[in-house]
Amino acid sequence: MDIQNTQSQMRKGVLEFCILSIIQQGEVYPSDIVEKMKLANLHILEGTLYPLLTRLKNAGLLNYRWVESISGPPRKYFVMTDEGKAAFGVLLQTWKEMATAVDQLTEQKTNTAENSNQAVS
Amino acid sequence: MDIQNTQSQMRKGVLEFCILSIIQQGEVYPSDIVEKMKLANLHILEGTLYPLLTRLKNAGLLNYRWVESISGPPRKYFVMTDEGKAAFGVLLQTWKEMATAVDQLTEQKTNTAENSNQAVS
DNA sequence: ATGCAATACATTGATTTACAATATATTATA
DNA sequence: TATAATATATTGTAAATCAATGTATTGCAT
Repeated sequence: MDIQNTQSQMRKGVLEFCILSIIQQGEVYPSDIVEKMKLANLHILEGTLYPLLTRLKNAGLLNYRWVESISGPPRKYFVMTDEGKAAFGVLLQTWKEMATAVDQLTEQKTNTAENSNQAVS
Repeated sequence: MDIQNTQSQMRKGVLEFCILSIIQQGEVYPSDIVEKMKLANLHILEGTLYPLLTRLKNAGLLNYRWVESISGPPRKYFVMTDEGKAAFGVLLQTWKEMATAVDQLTEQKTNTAENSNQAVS
């Protein structure tokens, strides 16, 4: 239990949401996603990403099509389904609400007698 | 794999951070934390909270003291250690950076030829 | 006194999931 | 034909939340 663990927990929580967001903005294949996440300082490994994309595909939120590459094996390009777009809308709302709640919860308040929860011992 | 799972993942990610924040704002015992988290729409169960508090205590971020209750068994009131305060500062910074990154990542952009990553098939 | 309800701390077993390491396959090039 | 680069995919491990219980203390009604 160290602080880096807590930090990575925070990042984990938004992984799926961010990946859906990336795919919603345009057709991408896994390496595109890894790169875009890295730019946002939200690193994800391939061993995490592939099962996650498979889960999202099986859940009906994503589809893919094979695309030939000029320099290597063919790639799976992922796109959102209508169901995926709807789900993303819900998650966007959830994110906004949660971010607001966390910001409020972490607001630094002066610890006066009125708002403190000091125990009476 | 459904959308509620992804939503709860998002909430899980900030659990420890929020709990540290609550304790930093004043001495509390576990039921206070459950209540405050519920108000923020970030529900946590006792079976999750007790081990989590023990982890944070063993990591040196928290301390507690026993306080007699007027209506029931004694309570463990938790307070931050200096180390805990420092860790919270780091996590607050991490949260702010991550929230900014996620907001940027989920910004709705017009999908023009310039910023799209459309595959050439 | 005794039993019961409420409150509070705590543990156990199951499930999920991210990660590290590795495996499999394809393409281009030396 | 061997090697490097690229790409998809799986396996085993570890960590953490949750639901369900367990244990203990206090106050109150009978």
